[in-house]
Amino acid sequence: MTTQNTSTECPASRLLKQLSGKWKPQIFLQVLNGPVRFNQLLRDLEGSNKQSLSTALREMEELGFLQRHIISEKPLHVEYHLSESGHQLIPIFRSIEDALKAI
Amino acid sequence: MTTQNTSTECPASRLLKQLSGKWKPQIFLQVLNGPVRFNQLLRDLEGSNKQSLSTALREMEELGFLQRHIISEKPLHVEYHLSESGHQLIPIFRSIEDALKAI
DNA sequence: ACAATTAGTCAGAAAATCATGACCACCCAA
DNA sequence: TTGGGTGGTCATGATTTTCTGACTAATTGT
Repeated sequence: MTTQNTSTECPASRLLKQLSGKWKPQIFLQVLNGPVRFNQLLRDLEGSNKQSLSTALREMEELGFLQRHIISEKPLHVEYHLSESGHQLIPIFRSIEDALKAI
Repeated sequence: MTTQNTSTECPASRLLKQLSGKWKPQIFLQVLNGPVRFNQLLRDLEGSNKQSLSTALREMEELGFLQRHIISEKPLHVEYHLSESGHQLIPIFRSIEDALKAI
């Protein structure tokens, strides 16, 4: 997560790096279908682990793509929602999927 | 460059990973303006090094995004061109730049 | 003949990313 | 009161990615 390039900075590379962790695209995909919970994600993403998911979720939250809501109801849990900025990323994934069809 | 996820595979994550090395986006940007030569790239991308560029170029070529041409002329050199598949990636970078404006 | 430019490779080190297992605190039900 | 579910943190280790410096080899310039 380090970036320091000056002269030749590519506008896309920062965002590209922010989206490209091992679990972030899959988290993104899950949260598109509605709010996501930590342990549910841990079960759904096979091969994942607490630490990596925790880090990925925190980074995506810090970048403003996800919002973390503490739900003080029934079983007292946490929900991660796609934020407004997060919604702006949807066309990127769309265009990636379009490119895949053309390649 | 390892991918093995089964169930929850996100279609975008493979391509996202292929585009997201430290130098690949900048190489892509350069090669958009026409063919690119190795040492010129090394000079243009400040902070880069032979090894990383060599690896990135080879991977991008193996993925079919770049074509390596040996030019048997004047100073006998190599040119990297954007391939047909490579052109299919342009909308991805476009949508990333669009997202950046909106975020 | 000597230096520079072309385009790399190779071994090894450093840095970044990802995974493992132990642990924590809270809540709820049996 | 003990066991499971909630959502994590922490230290450590393994793996992947990136960088460094030495080296090669052909070609061209002085």
